[in-house]
Amino acid sequence: MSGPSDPLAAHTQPARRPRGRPPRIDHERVITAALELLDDVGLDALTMRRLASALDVQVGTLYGYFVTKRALLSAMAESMLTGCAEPLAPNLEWADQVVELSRRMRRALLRFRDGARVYAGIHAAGPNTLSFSNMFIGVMCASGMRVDDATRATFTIIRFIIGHALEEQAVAHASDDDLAADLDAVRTAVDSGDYPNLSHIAPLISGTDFNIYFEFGVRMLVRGLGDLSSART
Amino acid sequence: MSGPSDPLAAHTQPARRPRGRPPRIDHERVITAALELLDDVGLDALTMRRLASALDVQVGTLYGYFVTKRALLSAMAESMLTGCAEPLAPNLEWADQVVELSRRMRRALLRFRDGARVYAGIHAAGPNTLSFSNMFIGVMCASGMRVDDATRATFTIIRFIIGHALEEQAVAHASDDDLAADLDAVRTAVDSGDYPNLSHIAPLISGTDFNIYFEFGVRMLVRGLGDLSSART
DNA sequence: ACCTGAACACCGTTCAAGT
DNA sequence: ACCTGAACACCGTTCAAGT
Repeated sequence: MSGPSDPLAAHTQPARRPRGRPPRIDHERVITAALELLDDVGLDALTMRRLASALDVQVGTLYGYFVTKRALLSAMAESMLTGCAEPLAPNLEWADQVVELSRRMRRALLRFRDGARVYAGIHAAGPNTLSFSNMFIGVMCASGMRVDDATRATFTIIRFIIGHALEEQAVAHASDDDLAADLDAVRTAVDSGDYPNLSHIAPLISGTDFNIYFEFGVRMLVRGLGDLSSART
Repeated sequence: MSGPSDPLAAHTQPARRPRGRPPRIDHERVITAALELLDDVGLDALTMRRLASALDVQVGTLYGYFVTKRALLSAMAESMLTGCAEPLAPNLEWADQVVELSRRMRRALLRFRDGARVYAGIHAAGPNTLSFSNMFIGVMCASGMRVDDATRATFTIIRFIIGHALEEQAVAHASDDDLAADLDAVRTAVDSGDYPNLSHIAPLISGTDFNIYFEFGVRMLVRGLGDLSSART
């Protein structure tokens, strides 16, 4: 649509004269294919070779787009948070805004298999992560918190979300044997009488109600925010 | 000290007649060496081959003690929580008991390089993890909480601790180049004016005060517990 | 300018054979 | 009973050479 003299296009794609062979893949396509492959086979089986063959390219080619596998994973992590900083519904109280943002991030991490592991392993600092954090902190500031408290509170919640999603996905993709072994270990431990307080731990191992656990945790965290904000709800 | 007819020794080591060659290594020695190696080189460089050579053994030998590398990592994770369930000082209020237990787990995860990553990657269900969880839940129950609420609250806190330690160790062992690049990305982002609420985020990237962040988070979580316990402090 | 093909220095895991 | 030595099927990364 935009001709070669379009100043905006020239700005976003500086000095891009298509001399030589046009590229068969680009940054975006690699990331998309990598996330698709991740969802199919999991992080442990996500290899550069498999990704290359999914893109119909030789392995070495990928290193023209990402200097290292880590860099690719970092880009994948950033991409996962796409859309998390969309505007919130206008009529929400601040506590509900915090809950909504938390749910968004959890959903984003759960969207792809091992998403939480990918995100946790990387120090993402791209626009998606930054604008999400910025929005989260902003919601808290609007409730009357100081910026530094809002920052700490935000990262407390984000770390809980990551920790929770990590556990959730570990259970989701554990082999049936591993799961049965774990359940058995816990059951015999409880039956031994040495751990009287673990009676309610079984659903945690079998992963039946992670949604409830997550909502409980977020609500607990929001409650802990109370004293810091002047606008109590 | 205990002779061959000692009934207790016979119970802990059933049918152990030292015929054939005595073993040069055992479960415990492998775990200790693996944790030492982990601390030296980090999780990515912790290979079965390197571990074998640290123990002066061939690689294949290790598979006589741990069926898979995962099993070894699981045993390492369990071992890391040794001592976390020691009795608490008798004069602590319940909220301080929660804080003390949280600090213990954090310290345990931080003791070895990439400890949090090892622990997070595994679904540990050994005696250390179980008795620690049991104790944590027990402390909350003593404050008047119901067991199911205490269980959910405990795992909310534990998942925060893991998420926090994960981040902390990622920063601790990041290369100077990566750290500088991250800091630069955040700084230019803040300077652009698009992220007005990220002004207090720099110490989080450079990792100057993780202790303060951790204490903030735990206190926030304890505050969130308030309504669930009948014994407010 | 972009991609191929081949190589380098590794991995986890298995297993016959030795002692 | 325990360990060795060698192999199998992979890895991430690099780089000359082709088009």
